[in-house]
Amino acid sequence: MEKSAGGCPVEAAVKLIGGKWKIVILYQLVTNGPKRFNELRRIFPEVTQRMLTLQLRELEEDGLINRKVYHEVPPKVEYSVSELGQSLHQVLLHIQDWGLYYLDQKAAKN
Amino acid sequence: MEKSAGGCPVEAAVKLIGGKWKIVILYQLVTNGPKRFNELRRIFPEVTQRMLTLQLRELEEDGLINRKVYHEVPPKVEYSVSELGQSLHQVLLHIQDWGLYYLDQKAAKN
DNA sequence: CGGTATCCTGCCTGATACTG
DNA sequence: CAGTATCAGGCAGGATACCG
Repeated sequence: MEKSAGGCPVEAAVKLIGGKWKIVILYQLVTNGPKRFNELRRIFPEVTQRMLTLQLRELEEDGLINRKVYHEVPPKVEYSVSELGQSLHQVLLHIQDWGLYYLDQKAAKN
Repeated sequence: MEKSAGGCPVEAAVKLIGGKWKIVILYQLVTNGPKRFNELRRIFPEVTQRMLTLQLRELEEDGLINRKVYHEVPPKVEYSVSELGQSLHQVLLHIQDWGLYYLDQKAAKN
């Protein structure tokens, strides 16, 4: 008998990082350090403000990133990976590696 | 200057494996070998037939899986990973590893 | 068995306006 | 600056029924 759903580690992982923009956001924060809200907006212009907010909130709720508010004027909010988010570093690098491999393969076909 | 969108390998990878059920489907095919349509349905009862079909079609279009039709009665269709899909093996294992780590961490907190 | 076809809901987008 | 609010429109995804 094989476990399929329920406690499957792969499904658990996908639940956390499977959001539409979560992987790229995490990749950005893991490799390039903490970023402010509008910095992320500039980095991902194709992500709407609403979706960026939602994805960041979900990542925060799942404990993958930290949200630090600086009570200054003008206000400043910085997003950074948590310890749990940092533990995804290798996974994210492997995804990037595979992406490179895939793009190479595709380029070689032309 | 940093590349953010466009040819980013991470975004390219997410485009291919970022579908709602693609990672778990690929994981299943990579680790447990070729599967028929209704086998996959039984393994993932929470995925609707329509979505399973759509995700399989997209995976096929992107060259990640192969679809082999046996012209028998009753009909038989077998899905298996392609060479490109097989190249995701390590990535999928890393995702699984991280899922295990995450579930452990969560369990430890209780 | 392995799918389509159809309808329907709900999320996502895009634009714009507003707030602490 | 870092959001929230709202609304129109589109498209992804769900439920059900039907088909070769």
